[in-house]
Formats: sequence, C-alpha cells, structure tokens
Amino acid sequence: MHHRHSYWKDKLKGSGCRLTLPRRVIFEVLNSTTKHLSAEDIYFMIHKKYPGIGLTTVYRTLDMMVRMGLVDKFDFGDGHSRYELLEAQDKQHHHHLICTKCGKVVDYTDFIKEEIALVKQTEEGLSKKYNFKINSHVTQFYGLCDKCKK
Amino acid sequence: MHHRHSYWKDKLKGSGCRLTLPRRVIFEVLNSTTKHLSAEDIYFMIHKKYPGIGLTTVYRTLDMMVRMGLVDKFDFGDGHSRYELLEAQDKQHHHHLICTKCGKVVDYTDFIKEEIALVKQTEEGLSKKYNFKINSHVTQFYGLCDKCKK
DNA sequence: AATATTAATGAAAATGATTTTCAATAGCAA
DNA sequence: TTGCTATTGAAAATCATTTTCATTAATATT
Repeated sequence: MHHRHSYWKDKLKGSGCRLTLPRRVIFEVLNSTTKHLSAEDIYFMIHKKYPGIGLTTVYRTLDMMVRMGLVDKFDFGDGHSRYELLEAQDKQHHHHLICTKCGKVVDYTDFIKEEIALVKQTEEGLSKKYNFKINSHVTQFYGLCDKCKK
Repeated sequence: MHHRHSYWKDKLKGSGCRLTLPRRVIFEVLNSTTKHLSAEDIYFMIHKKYPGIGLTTVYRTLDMMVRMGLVDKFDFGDGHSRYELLEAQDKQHHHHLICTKCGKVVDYTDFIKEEIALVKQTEEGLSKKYNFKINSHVTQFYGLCDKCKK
C-alpha cells in the first residue's frame, strides 16, 4: 500500500501542488471504499471528523485528482458526478452496470478480456478512419437490479 | 417518410397526448438533422420562425419524446444533454466518438457487428450473474479530433 | 361549426449541482 | 523563523433544467 501513497504524493509535489489535510483526507476516503462516491457523499463522510473541510474544497480536490489522472469521474445519469480512485497498478479495468431505478452500481470485469480486444480493434479502426487520437472510452449498461425488477 | 411521421403521431395520440405546433416543429428539426442537438440548440434554431415557442416547451417536448422511446438522450460531458431521433425502422445502431476539446461528435457504425455479438453475450452473462434486467447500453470513445490534435 | 374539457404552453421563479470570488490561512522552500 | 504563494472556506454566482401557475389551444362532443 505504501507505494501507492507515495505515488500520488510524489505526483502532487511534482506538479508544484501542496500536500494538505483536505487532500489527504479525501484521498483516504476514496482509497478505502469500492463505492462510487459523489462530492457530496465525500463531504458528508468527512464532515463529522473534519467539519472544517468545505464542499468547495472537495470539488476542487476531486477535480485536481481527475486532472492528475489519479481519479476517474463518471456520470451515471442521476445528476451527481461520481468519483473513483484509479489504483494505478492493481486495479482491473472494469465497467458499470447501473440500476436506473435505485441507482445501484455494479462494477463488473466479466467479459472484459473479449471486450478489451474488441475495443482495441475499434480504437485502431476509428483512429485511422476518423483521424482521432482516442484517449478513453466508457461502456455502461443500464437496467433494473434484482430488487427493482420486483 | 410518411410512415415515420404517422408512427410518432399515432404514438402521441395513443397516449392521450395532443399534436401541437411546438411538438411538430421540434420533431421536424430532429428529423432533418444528423447532428446531436441540445435543447438550447433547438430553441435557437426555431426561434426566428416560431418566436412563441419557449425553451421550457422544448425541454418538455424532448422529455416526452424520450419517454415515448422516440428520442435518445445523451450526455457527452459538456454540461448539455443532447437529443437524437431514433428513426425506428431504418436507423442503424451506432456509437459516438467525441472530441474532448471542440466537442465534435462522430457517429460510427464500424465494428458494430462484432460489438453487437459481444454486447449480447455480455448482457446475457451480466443479467444472469447479477440478476439485472438490462435495457440499454452506452459506449463512447473520447479523444481529440483531427484538428484538435494539431 | 360552436362549445366544453383539459392537456399544453410560456414567463417567471425555483432548483440544485458545480464554480467563482476573495480575503484569510497554511504548506514549504530558504 | 520567515516569506512567498498555493490553498482554503464562505458566500455569491452560474447555468442547465424543472416547477409553478394563469392562460391558451387541441380535440371530443354537441
């Protein structure tokens, strides 16, 4: 785990950014959950212990982490952006399965292998045909979860 | 073309909705472009000829068309929802390639065949494993277009 | 065609997530 | 310890979208 901590701290310092309490706290929250938290979620989670940290700072910090390539930002269509730590080395590429009723999100890695091959092939084809430099892709499935199906 | 018109008009009537001027105008705009318009885009496009049609109505009409399954709503990450007519019979399933700098969007259908197979397989697997009823999926590629690559 | 019913409309106000502003604070290099 | 300046929190601003509500217009009925 330590290597992961130093990784982002170094990256921060390297860009002339400072290692502050809010940044450490927000990183820790992201680092200790598998959930897809919104800025507000994080704000409330840390507010009891760190009432001094404002929602503005949470937004700013998440933004910074996204720009640094440390965090991924997702939109599941419910009006709140969600943030997820990209654990550089050991995190598997995964996609999302979203319940449109209750908002439940499942990370799945099934079929990812086949998909990676297809995506790579698609990326190459599209890059060539449309002259795009492709940087990322999103695949999401929407539906009703176990409970919401009734 | 006529069959397409009657299709949506019938669907409208069928749900006890009325065929109004704003609805006809907004449908026509969507029906005569391949672009991915936002509510505001549509509002400005029709404003000269129909200054009486308000932005609120554009939003309401688009919403209704989405609920009716006539229109698809997309989020390309620029803070504006985009709307696209689903031309029931002849529209090919397609995905989007989005330039993160200028916002240019390319519809592509390349590799769609392979993808459909994979998606079907994934859907079945996920449905079973996670007990989801999957209704739709989104695949988008993000990158830099020809010009923005420089 | 005239009328009655009620869905649909537009203007203005409200909402709510996110951003910006700005004066005060706190990392960190010297 | 000091000084520089990045970072912060609070409050205000933004801005896409929604809601409210009195008015208008589509359509079924007469």
